[in-house]
Amino acid sequence: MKLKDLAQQLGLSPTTVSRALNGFPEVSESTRQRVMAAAEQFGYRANDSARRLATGEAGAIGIALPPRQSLHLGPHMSEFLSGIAERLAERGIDLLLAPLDVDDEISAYRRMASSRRVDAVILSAPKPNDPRIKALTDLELPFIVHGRAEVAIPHAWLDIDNEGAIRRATNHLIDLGHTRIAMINGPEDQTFAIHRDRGYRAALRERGLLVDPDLIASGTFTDENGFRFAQAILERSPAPTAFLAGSMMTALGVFRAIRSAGLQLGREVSMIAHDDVFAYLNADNMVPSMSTTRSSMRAAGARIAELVMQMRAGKPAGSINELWPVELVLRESTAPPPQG
Amino acid sequence: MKLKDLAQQLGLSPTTVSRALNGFPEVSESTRQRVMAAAEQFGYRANDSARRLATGEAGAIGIALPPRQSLHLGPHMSEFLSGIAERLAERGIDLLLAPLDVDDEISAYRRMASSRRVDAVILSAPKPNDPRIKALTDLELPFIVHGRAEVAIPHAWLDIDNEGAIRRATNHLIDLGHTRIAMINGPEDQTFAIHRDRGYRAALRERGLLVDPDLIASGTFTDENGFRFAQAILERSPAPTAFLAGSMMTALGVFRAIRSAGLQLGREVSMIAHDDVFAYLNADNMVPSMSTTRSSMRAAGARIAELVMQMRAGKPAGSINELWPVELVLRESTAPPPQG
DNA sequence: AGCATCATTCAAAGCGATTTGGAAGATTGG
DNA sequence: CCAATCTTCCAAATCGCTTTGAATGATGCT
Repeated sequence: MKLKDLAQQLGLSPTTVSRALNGFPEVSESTRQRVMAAAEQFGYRANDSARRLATGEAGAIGIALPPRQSLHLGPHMSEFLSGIAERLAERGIDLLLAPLDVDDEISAYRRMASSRRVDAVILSAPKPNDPRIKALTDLELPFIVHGRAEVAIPHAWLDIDNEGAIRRATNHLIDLGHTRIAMINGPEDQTFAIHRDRGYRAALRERGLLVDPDLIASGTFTDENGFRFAQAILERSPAPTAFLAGSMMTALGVFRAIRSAGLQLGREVSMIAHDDVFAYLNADNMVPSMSTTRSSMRAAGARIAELVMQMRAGKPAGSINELWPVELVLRESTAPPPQG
Repeated sequence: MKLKDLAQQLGLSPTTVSRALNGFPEVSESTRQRVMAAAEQFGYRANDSARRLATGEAGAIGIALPPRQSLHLGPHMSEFLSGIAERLAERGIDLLLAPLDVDDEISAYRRMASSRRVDAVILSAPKPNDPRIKALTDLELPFIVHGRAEVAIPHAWLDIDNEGAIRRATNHLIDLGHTRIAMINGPEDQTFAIHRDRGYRAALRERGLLVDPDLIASGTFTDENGFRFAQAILERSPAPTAFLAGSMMTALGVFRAIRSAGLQLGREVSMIAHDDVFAYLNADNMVPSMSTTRSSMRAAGARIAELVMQMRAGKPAGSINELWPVELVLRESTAPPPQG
C-alpha cells in the first residue's frame, strides 16, 4: 500500500494525505481524522527511502567505531551506545553502526557523508590532534565528539572532567596519608588518558610529592592489564599503598592481584576506580565496596543524542560544549595506609 | 555532485554512468575506466536513499533489541552486536539498532517492514513460544533467530547447544564427586535458560541424584544476582559444594560470595561458568582460573551476519539451522569436594 | 451584492538514482 | 556491398514521497 493507493481509497490527492499524516496545518481536522483512520486500517506507512529522498534527510545518525576498537566494542562503548539508542529511539531516529575500515578511516566518513546515509555522526575516543575533526568539518557532515580533542576548529563536544576527577581522587588518597600511589591509565594517545595523567601529576605536585614513572601504566581497560601491572608493581619495594584504576575492568584485575599478593583491599592497600556505571558490575556490591570516581557513560550517550538533535535543528556546533563534573564516591576500598 | 552532473561532465548519459559504476557488461571497458576515474576525481558517491528507492533494497539489516534489554544492552548483546557489525561491514551493509517500544513490539517490526528500512532483522533472546516469529513471518520480513524458539513455523536460526553444555558440565561435577550442585540460570522464560535447566536436570537424573529446587535460581546475568543467590545458599546446611554460573558476570558475584563466606574456590567449592568470551574478562586470567563452558558470542554474531547475507541471496530460511557445540574447558575452579 | 480573505484541496514538479526499450554505429558473413 | 548481428550508448519511465504554486469554495467586511 503506497501513498497514492491510500489517496485513491479516500478520494483525496496524495498531497492532502501526505499533509494530513505529517501534521501540516492546512488540512481540516475532519479529513485528517479520516486519513489517519484509513492509514491505520490499511496499515499504511511511508516508505522511508522515498521520504528521505524527498526531504533530503537521512533519519539516522552514525557512530563511527574507532578503528582499534571496531572489532572490540567493549563494555564502555556499549553502555554509551545504549544511552544514545535509547534517546534516539524516542525521536524515531536510527543509529547506524559503522565499523570503519582500518586502512581508510577518513574515506569511510566521506562515504557516509556523500551517500547521505546519516545526518550526523558521533566521534568517540578522540586524540588531542585528531585528524577526523578537520576531515568531518571539511565534509560539512555535522558531528559531535564524545571526549575532547585539542584542535582549533570549533566543534561540538561533550566530555567529563577527567583531569579534575583524578586530581580529586589523588588528593583524597594523599589526605589519607598515601604517598606511593600507582596509576593505571588508558591508552596513552587518547585525550582522556592524557587528562587523567595531568590530574594525577597535578595533585602530586601540589602536595610536594614526586612522580615515579614506574608507578604509572597505561593500556586498554581489561582485567588482565590491571592484574598484570598490579602484580608486577606490588613486588617492588617499597610497594605502592594505593591504586587509581582507570575502569572497573582494570579494578577487577588489580583487586585479584592484591588478593593474590596476600593483601587486603581497604586495609593494606587502597583503591579508587573510575566507574562508568555498568548495570552488571556494581561498585557498591563489591566486597569491599569500591570507592570510585563516577560518571555514567549511558547518561553521556543519552545527552549526546539530545545534542545531536539540537544540531539538526540548527544550533551551531561551536556553541555545544559540555564538561561534566565527576562524582567522587568514597566506600570501603579506601583507608589510611598501614602505619610504618 | 549527483549522477547527472557527473554524466554531463563526461558527456555521457546518466544511464551509462550508472551502468559503468555498477559493473554492468554493456559498457565498453574504456568508458568504464573513464567514468571510474571521473567519479574518483569528483568524489562522487551515489545517494543511498535514491538508490534504495530505485532498487527497493534497504541495504541494512535491523536488530531488534528485546524490550527488557533495550535499555540495557549488556555485555552479551554488545559482543554479539560487534560480531555482526564486523561481518556486515565487510559487505558494506549497515546495522540498524532498533530499540523497540516496550508497549508495542510487534508494531515496531511492522514499522520496519513497511517503511522498508531494513532488508532483514535479527531476533535475539527468543522465548519458546515467541509471538515475534509468527508476526515476522506474516510480515514477510526475512529474519533469523539467535537462539531457539519452539514454534512450528520453519525459520532460520542459530543457537548453541545449551542443554548439552550444561549437561556435560553437570556430569563432570558429579564425576568429581559433587552431589549438591547449585545452578544459577538466566531469566526463566527464555529458551536458552529452559534448555540449560533441562541439561542440568537430565544429568542429575541420569546419575540418580535428586533435583533440589532450592539450589536453582534464575535472573539476569549480573554479578549482583550471582552474589546474592550464592551468599544466601551458602548459608544453608548442607551447603552446595559446586556452582554452575550462567555467565561470567554472575560468576564474579558467586566468586565474591564464596570468598566472603571464608571459602576457597577450587578447594572447598567448585564452579563452572558459562563463558561468552569477553575480551575484557578472561577466564584464564582469574585466580583461580575458571572452568567454563565456552562459546563465543562474537563468533555467533559474525556467523549470523553471514547467514543473513545468504538469505538475502535467496537461500530459504527453513534450511538455515545451525546448532553449535559448546566446549567444556577445565581449569582450576573445579576440584573434588572436600572429604566428609 | 461585491470584493478581499481564508481555509482546503489538488496537479505537477521535483528528489537522485535504476532500468526498460530502443537507436546508432561497428563488425561480421555471404 | 548489403543484410544481419553485436556493441555501446541513450531517452524516458519509474521508485514513493514531499512540496510549490494555484485553484476552488466558503467566509467576512463594507
